[in-house]
Amino acid sequence: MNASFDVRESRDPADTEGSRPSDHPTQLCRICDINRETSICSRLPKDEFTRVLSLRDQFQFPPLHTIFREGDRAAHIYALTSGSVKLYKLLSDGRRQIVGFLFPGDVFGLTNLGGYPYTAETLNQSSTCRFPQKVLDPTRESVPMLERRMFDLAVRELMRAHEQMLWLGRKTAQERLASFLASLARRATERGQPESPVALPMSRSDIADFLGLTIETVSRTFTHLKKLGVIMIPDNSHVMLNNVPLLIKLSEGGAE
Amino acid sequence: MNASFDVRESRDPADTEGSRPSDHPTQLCRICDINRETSICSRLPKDEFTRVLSLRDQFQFPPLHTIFREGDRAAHIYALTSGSVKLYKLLSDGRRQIVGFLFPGDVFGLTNLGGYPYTAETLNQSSTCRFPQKVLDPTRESVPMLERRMFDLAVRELMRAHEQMLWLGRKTAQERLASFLASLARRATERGQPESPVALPMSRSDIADFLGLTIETVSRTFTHLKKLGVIMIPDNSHVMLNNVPLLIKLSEGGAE
DNA sequence: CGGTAACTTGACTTAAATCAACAATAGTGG
DNA sequence: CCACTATTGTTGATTTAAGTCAAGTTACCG
Repeated sequence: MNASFDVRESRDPADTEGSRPSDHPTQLCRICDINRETSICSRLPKDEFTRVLSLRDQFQFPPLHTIFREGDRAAHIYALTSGSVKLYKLLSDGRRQIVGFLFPGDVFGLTNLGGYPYTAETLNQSSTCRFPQKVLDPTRESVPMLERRMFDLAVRELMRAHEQMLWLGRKTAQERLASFLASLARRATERGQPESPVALPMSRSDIADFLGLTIETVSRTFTHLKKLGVIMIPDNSHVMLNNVPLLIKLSEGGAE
Repeated sequence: MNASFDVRESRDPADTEGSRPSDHPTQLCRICDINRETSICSRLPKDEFTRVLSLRDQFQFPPLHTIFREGDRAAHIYALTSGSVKLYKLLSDGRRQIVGFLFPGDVFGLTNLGGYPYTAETLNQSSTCRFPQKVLDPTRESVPMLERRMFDLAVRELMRAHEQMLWLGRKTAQERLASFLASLARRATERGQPESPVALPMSRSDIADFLGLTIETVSRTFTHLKKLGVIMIPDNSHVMLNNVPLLIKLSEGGAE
């Protein structure tokens, strides 16, 4: 169950991580020019900015591609520039917890230890900027703003993780799904996208493993929210929000 | 339910946070000399170290004291030097999720936003070093190692949060409690304390709100682990680990 | 088209929650 | 030091939200 299709057709023998060089060499690393408030390179002075840019590798991945696995040696920090990615941890018997969905501007692969603490897998065609730890490390020391940026990104993820702990530990299925949809909508607006037709690039199984539920419960809960008139589902990867205030109220347990 | 006793007898009118100046002015901020691998001041060169030290305030708090509340303006970063602290988030109807228990050497109050994302409350008599954001911020920029230290601490917390998300989303009550005990034991050894009589400075209700369970389930699960012979409970705030390998196996779902 | 995978819906089960005593522990003041 | 009380923790009986098992539908893709 929850098989991850290992698409590795373009493994670069010189590199330990299956991936393929971007075929848009002229495309700017979007993390550096869009949404400057939430990405690695935002707020850097121009010369330092260029210096950091020179360190990056650009990679593109097909859908359902495993970028790295939990435990792999953590040689790079990644910034997602297009597409979407899921991060998950596994138990030995196959139970899975998705600890985050990522969208353009998000960063992943942060760790202190030698190995990545989760597996990273694309949901759809995605591009990343990749910064080698070995090269980024000394740069961070000499570019205080970069170091601060890394800190801010880590803290932002930490706060998101705390929020999700509240969902998982204390919210009902309906509250979790409502929280999830509201969160996706908010993040979309932060990226300058419209709030309402929320894109769901992940499967029901992914949503279940993110919210600590089963696919059946996720499906039933979608149906229930639909019956309440809060959402409409034109197709399985899009949700229209008819009543965001009510959705938020439902996400906090208001209106039983 | 879960009332927090507001012990505010020594509120300093010049300060927005109820607390009282340490009555051990000569005591070193322990975060700076013990367990240098995991605390703010570790690995700093001597002169920079002194400079950072000069910024700190020392505070001592009685048991069950609220250090700050979720949403309070985040004016300080705290380092716990003795005692223990819980961090929690509340839903409007009183449901509570404890997002972390802290021990000497741990840091809390990290945030990007204006307000703290959780409430911090002592479990027992505790001391902290407190660094004002306003003063720490410029220092961080000029002391790269401090900035890096902050980053490392944030990432460490993030990885711990991800681990707990796996517990909350995908583990059974027994697996969660076993994971919890194993984690407390590991952290005790990291602070140079013995592994086995694990101290539980928190109530059953706190454990329940940390693991996303009820007090009844926590109690039953303790009893069950006791019957399995994995633990002994000399008193309600101590647990003897008789068989750590088995405990770890149980925490991962091995041996149903 | 035809077939597989993804999703939905229904019937039934179960792990944990809730409700309800009861026991142990820790304070408090006489 | 010992009742007396309040608080905290344990155990048992019952309920329930979500899980499991089992068909169906729908959508996707060669």
